[in-house]
Amino acid sequence: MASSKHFRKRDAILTYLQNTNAHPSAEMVYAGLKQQIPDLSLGTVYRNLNLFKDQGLAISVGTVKGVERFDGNTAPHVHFFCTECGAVIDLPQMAVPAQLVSTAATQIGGTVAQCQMSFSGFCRECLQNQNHTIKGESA
Amino acid sequence: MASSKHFRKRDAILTYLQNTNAHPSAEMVYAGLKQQIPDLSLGTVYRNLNLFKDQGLAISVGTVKGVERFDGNTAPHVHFFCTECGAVIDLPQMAVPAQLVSTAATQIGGTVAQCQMSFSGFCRECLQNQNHTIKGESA
DNA sequence: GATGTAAATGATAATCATTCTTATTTAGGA
DNA sequence: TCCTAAATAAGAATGATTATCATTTACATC
Repeated sequence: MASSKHFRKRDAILTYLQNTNAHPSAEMVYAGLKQQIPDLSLGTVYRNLNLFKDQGLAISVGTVKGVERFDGNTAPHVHFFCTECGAVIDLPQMAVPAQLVSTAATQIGGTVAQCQMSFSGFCRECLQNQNHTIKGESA
Repeated sequence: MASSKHFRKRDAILTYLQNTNAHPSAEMVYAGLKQQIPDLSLGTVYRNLNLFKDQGLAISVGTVKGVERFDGNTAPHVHFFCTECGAVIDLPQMAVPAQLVSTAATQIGGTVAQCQMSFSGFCRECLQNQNHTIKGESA
């Protein structure tokens, strides 16, 4: 029974990150795993998320309201940030124009390791909620 | 002599932000103005930078090593982040394809207020320093 | 010029995300 | 069983940012 992974929390964190599309923060990962791993420590989540970043198993998609958000999908793709609710949503079908990368490297005179493109605004849900609020208030 | 702006630190902060291309943090703005305004308070810098963001007079270009960086140039343009020294550099001649914005809005089903594109890697200076270090160490 | 008022500011405390420290636990081998 | 190195928990420490509050300033009105 006691196979070699019964205690490994690192694996659980990586698996969680790879099976969500929420682009979670450290706190969100911690909250999501706390039920099945009651003795999980928040420090362990931070430590391992940074480890995954260093190893190339995860990326940071930036900070939302001062909190860093992570992504287990390391393939280049575009994100949408909702400025209202803080959601981070994938735009998987949208490609970054490849030609721009070489242009950037030329302009900088250095090396370009990564290109990030993102959009921000109101997600569909927040847009609807906003409209409802306005209608309700004007009545 | 005592014209109406002798005391206005807000204006000084905005002017400083608009006349630098360093994409400074609050601390950097504070340090840069401290000489000519000795009684400037760091809290005032934070407060006014956030005010400028709300008013659309400035934008945040993201965080570098956990510190938020600001830009007084609100026109859409692309940034390069040096992962080595933390520099943020404009790529002014590079435009974001406008068509991508509408595509994003369609996919999200919400509204897109902003598009941000950025590159990261080694800037020219850090690339040179790295090469020098490697040569020196191998000697 | 004196006074009232609202905005702006300085100083500092409080907050919050993140990192660090240290003792403990675990895995796996000798 | 004993040993060692990696992983972890718990909590302290750090550092950026925000909130608080008393003071100062700008400006209108008297």
